[in-house]
Amino acid sequence: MDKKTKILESAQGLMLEKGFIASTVDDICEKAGVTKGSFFYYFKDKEDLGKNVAVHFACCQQKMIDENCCDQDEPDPLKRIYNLLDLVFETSNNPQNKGCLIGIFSQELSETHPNIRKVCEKIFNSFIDKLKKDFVLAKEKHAPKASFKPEELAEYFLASIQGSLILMRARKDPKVVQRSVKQYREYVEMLFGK
Amino acid sequence: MDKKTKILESAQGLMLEKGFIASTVDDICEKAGVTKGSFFYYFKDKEDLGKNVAVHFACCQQKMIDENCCDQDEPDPLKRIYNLLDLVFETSNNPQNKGCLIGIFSQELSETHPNIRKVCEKIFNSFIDKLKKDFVLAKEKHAPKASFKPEELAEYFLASIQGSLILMRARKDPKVVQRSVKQYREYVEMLFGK
DNA sequence: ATTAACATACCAACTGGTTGGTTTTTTCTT
DNA sequence: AAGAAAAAACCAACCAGTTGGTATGTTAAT
Repeated sequence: MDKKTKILESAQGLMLEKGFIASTVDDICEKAGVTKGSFFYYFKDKEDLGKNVAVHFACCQQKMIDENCCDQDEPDPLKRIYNLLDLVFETSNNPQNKGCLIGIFSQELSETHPNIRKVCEKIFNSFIDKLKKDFVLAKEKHAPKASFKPEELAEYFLASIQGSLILMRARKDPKVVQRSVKQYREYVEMLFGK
Repeated sequence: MDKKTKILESAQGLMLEKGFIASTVDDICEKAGVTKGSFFYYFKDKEDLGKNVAVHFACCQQKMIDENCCDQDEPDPLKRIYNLLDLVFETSNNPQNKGCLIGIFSQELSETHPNIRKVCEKIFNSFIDKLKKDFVLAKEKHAPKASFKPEELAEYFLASIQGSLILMRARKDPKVVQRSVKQYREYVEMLFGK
């Protein structure tokens, strides 16, 4: 792995634990086995790193989603959605899972680092948009007469997850995420006529 | 207002915007019209302030809930719950509303300030517990045969709100909260047989 | 020889926190 | 009621450590 990626990975790990501000450049460099000179060779400043880490994290997540479920094989959009719920349900159990960096950044930096906020906004929007498209298809196929709005349902999923991650952190209990996913799924199943 | 409360209020305002770490003691003192000497007369250290601000915020919120809806008059537990949803729906529109300090602290400090984390956990738990009690009563009264668990439903409400607040920050759009509340309400209404 | 990729050593600004003192209020004594 | 004593409330100036960031190299490959 090249040094730039090493820095990104180290920053991601630290920031998932302690947030953006509390993760110092020195710590990141030490964890990455790199000196500060190298750090500022690759990144203009800490904010620049922040934007790149956010994108890096989002790409990794999207990759995992594309690989472990959804997209390719499954032709039924509703099943693709359920597959996504299952994936979130399962990965939340994994101790490797430390939450969502985009949520952490949004919460911490929305007022102090407007540029990072914009990156987070785009990432969130593109996630919601992807999910929305499946909800649109699923509605056409399984519940054309239902009154729910696909976009709001997609947005609500993201909100449910992000919120449960906060509760998880407060309680040090990853099961919260599973319970929230379960509730959300119950809701969707009812909307689609269980 | 005495100086200690002034410090608490100033800290609350700043931290709702920029989080705990980015809100410096100096800034808090300046906003409160107090010197650093006074600050450390009232609070052992910044963490001590953090714990107190969290409790202060939680009390204010609970007071608002008790005043503006719920508890006293309304005998129907389900209606009390809907009143709470309405309150959250309405206050989220208010530009004065800057989000939830407990969620912000949980996200930012769960790994670095375990004592503050514990305070947040307690506050969350007591909120969930209050709501749960109404859900238990509501279930007995309106849907005794339903299979949902009151505690999980209460927990899921908190998660929905916290998550929507994150999205609100990322997008600078308070309407997200209203949409999430609407979705949650839809879910609850279905569970109780709309 | 030039350039990309790193490292060393350093700094100015800021951070939370302390010190030693002053003012204001309360309490106690007469 | 008066005044002394003590405690609470408050402040200006300072400090040591840390922070992001820079200036000046060195190395290795093209």
